[in-house]
Amino acid sequence: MSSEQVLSVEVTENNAGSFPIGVRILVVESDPTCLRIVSKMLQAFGYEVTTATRATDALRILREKEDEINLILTETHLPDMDQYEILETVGKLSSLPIVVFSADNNESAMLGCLYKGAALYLMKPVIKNDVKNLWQLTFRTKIKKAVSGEGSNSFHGGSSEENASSLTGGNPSSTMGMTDQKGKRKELEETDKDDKDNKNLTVPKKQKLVWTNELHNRFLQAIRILGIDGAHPKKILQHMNVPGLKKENVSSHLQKYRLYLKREQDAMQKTMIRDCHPSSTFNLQGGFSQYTNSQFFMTASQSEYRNNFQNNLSSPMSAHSLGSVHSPTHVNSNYNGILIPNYGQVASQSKQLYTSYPNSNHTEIMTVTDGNFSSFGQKGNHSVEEHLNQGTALSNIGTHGPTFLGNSQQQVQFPLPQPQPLPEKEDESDILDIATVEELELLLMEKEFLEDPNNDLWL
DNA sequence: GGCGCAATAT
DNA sequence: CATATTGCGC
Repeated sequence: MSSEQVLSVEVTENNAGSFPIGVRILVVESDPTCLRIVSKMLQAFGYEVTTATRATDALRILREKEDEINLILTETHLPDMDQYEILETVGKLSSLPIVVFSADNNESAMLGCLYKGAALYLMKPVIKNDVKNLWQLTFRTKIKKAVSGEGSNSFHGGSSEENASSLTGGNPSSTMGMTDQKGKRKELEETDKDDKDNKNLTVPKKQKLVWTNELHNRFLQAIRILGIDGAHPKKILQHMNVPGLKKENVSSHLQKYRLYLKREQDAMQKTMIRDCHPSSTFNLQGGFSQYTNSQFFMTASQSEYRNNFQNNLSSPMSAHSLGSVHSPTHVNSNYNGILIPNYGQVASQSKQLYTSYPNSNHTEIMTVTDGNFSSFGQKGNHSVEEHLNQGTALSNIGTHGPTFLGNSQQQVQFPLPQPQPLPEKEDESDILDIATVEELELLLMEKEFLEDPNNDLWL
């Protein structure tokens, strides 16, 4: 492939310009000191942190607001739950990716956690790169390894090109290279086959692409990286790297996206313009990320969804049938979904969100209602199921990467390869440009950890 | 030819 | 309703 430096985007921007800011992480750690340190570290990278010192607290938080969390980072030695229990319990409750960080550096602990569903096992001390790359996991679900037995179901399965389960794998920095990018076959077979009991499945007409969370995420990610200014269909498409996705699809979506932005924007100006100092000091990422709950979800029978979800929980396989999961009523909030710029999120308590784009100082503000956007789409109940729903939709797709084209009836799925490698300049030293004392402190600590192998503070 | 946009079709 | 397609001006 053309080595073309595709996307010549400056990723170093500021602080955390190279990855989504505002990914929300729930940190579960019993040791307060450790918890604090980790939190700081995460925050320094732009993550938004929620903490819990006990497993029960973590579970409560998840139950109450899973949709406000993108990823769970947990210790395994918790006072109120033993080693794998948290993984199992959380696994049943949520489909969010779980990252374990532990001082146990023995293989069994590690494999045990992975087997129980952890998306990643980090060894303490946790270092910068580990933390820095965590956000990537929000693009895929943890792999639901039968939590109760019979594991090795589908390790590198057959010939499928899918796989690529090597996100930050053991060594974050190096594994980033995404894998190949297989041929992009359209795979639209299966259709003509007389699908016996299948209600309808008319011939491959024009499939309608369904913008799933995953797709939309990539879309947004691309925009973020390209900058709102350089976000044109072609580039976006390129960056999304989704086989089968056509420029027209992107164009269409982009058009709608712009409309949405615009609408939000001036709906904004009207509503409030008072004392919001557009202190562009914050260089937040392109506003939106996770498209976790939004109008883009179409309607579908709840039941269908539920079934899928259920299945998913029990078998990794069923994840395939999931991509099309249309979140039913789905919770309020809108396009913006989960990943809201870090600081913005913080500010959201006061009903305002500041967002801006990477390549511009443009900063805009959005109103929020209860931490969720409301302007869009229908309101909904906050039932756990719905939250789960969101999570499921988001993650499952991420796992196997199936993306769906087609209507609820005729759809085609195909695995999603990794998005175009981020133009990330591998570690060009540290993106971190410490600004506050706290961050400085953090760095120092980190340094100590790195230099002192006997540092047990993390335990 | 690509892009954005609006109208129109599905 | 969400997405696709088309046509037009840039």
